[in-house]
Amino acid sequence: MRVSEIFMPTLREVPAEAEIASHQLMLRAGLMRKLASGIYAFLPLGYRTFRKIEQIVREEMDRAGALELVMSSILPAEYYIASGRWEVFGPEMFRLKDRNKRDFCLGPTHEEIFTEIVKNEIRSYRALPLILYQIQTKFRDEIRPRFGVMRCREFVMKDAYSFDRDEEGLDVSYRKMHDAYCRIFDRCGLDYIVVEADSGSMGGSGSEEFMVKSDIGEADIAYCEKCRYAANVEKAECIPVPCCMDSEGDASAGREDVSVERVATPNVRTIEELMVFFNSRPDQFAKTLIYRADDKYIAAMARGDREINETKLKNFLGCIELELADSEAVKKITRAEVGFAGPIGLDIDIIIDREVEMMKNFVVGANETGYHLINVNVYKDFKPTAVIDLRNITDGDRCPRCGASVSISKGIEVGHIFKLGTKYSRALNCVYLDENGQERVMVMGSYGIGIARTMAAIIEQGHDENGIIWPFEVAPYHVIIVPVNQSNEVQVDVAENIYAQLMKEGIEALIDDRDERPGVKFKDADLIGIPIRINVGRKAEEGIVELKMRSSGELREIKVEDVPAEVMRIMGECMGTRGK
RNA sequence: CGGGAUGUAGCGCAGUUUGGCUAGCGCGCUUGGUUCGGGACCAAGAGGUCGCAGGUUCAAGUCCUGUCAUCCCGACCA
Repeated sequence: MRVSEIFMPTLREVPAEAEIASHQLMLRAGLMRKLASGIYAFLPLGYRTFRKIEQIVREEMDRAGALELVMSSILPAEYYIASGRWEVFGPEMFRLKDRNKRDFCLGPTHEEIFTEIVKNEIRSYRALPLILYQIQTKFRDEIRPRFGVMRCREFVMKDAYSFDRDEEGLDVSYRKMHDAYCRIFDRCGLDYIVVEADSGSMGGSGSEEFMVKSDIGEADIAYCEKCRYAANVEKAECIPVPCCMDSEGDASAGREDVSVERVATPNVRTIEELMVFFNSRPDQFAKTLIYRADDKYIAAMARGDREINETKLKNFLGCIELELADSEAVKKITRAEVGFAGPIGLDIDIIIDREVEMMKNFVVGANETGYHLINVNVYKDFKPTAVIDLRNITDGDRCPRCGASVSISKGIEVGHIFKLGTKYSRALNCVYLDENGQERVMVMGSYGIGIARTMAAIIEQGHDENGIIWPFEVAPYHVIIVPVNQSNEVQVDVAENIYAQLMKEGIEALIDDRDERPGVKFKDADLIGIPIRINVGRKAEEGIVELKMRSSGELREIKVEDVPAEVMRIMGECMGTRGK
């Protein structure tokens, strides 16, 4: 392709709306343009890479025995009503009506539809297992679209669904998808880790996320260097750390015979303020948060320096919606201003973290504005409804597997695999007859990859101050030929010649035949991240050109006639090791 | 949805505090010329309902009210 003829609107300056590298570069390199918040159009260069990622996904899914099909993106409401998700999705679902006022939505995910198709067409155990997938546009009216293509309202996802006779079958399908995902992200050149994820209220029996390590990631990952345990912070189990037992400076610590005292603490609401007021550590306080769980209110307690893990709380309660109660509700329940809630005297359920159970003589709110209680002890002074692991794991916590210290890092979730079990097959009555003529519910799994998000993740991990550094597998073109001086006939001839040779060999090549200054061409070539650049300059007359690698910056002179062979050698080297 | 910010030419911005006559600058774009190894130079151009709607005023990009959009920070997910 000739750069003079391609639609490649590169930008010299960074659009103000873009904050992170991948977003900025996707706009600057002319890969895409925004149409509305969270809605993007892909331009030719971007779409080439997009399709290459799709193709990698397709090849690996096919290799794993999954079958591609495509559902519609506009879907009738009835299936979602049947599964209960017409309600669950809430305002996140794009809804519309047809001329007869029938309800439809733009598909946010397709579990119901796949289940429905399989249910109607498959009756026998002989037809199982079955893995179906599609690469299709999804619609979610996200509360907050973010970071360009990282979190969109319209996005393309590869979603696969497995149907098995039983749990053992599901395990096999799940493993196949897991392995396929590893191959996909390997081929994309990503540095990723697979982490245990929350399977949540979905009632699934297992779930893992494929995370690309990146500071701009929205997910927190707990990782153990020693045993390689990795989990989403939402999921990671916490080992309780005893406290309040040792502190030399605190006379009351460890003693059971002290009794609760009410202390005036005017305007002391936060843990920070309490620390100042009592001149002590945050782990000598227990915080009490009031939550609204669907229709009821509950109290949740954790040590002062801990964070409540709402996923764990939600799973324990089995509720659909969970949010911090508003201040009105808090006032009503605690009979105090926000900031003075405590467990004693509350007549709602109190769920406490395991660490709170181990605390001695600690400080809580008094449920009275301007007062706290000291020397409080669990069981002696109040009775919790339940004691569970309720907090977020943090840096330095002990690994739940091996006891070593875990560290927390950020990740971009590019893929998620999920053992669904029978949640949807049961709701939609997706059953088959086994070899004994017994009707049984199919056991399902679902498996997603965000295509554009993967693309953005590749850029996050592969860029420098000059632009994108594409791995060969997903580069829009493999080679760009740059005649340094477009008015030098020899250079132009040599460049055109090389271009023709590469095209003949089937190599995806660009030739920058624009009448631009060399600096402009070099900058654009770097910006759009083409892996190999061939500079045709001064020595063209001697039959010598330069070959420059985008990734390493390595620059060397080679003979014109060696270019095709050399390019193919490098490509073979760079792509040959992938996909295993 | 809560908190913060911003809307002026394709992109990046100034001008708004203290209202004033034809709304500026850089990049990009067009034409001609000179250039040609890391975003050239000279000359001449094109391009703007100042987000939108009301209002105040002799006069509004500037003040007031409303509204919309976009971005950032928090609860959801590929």
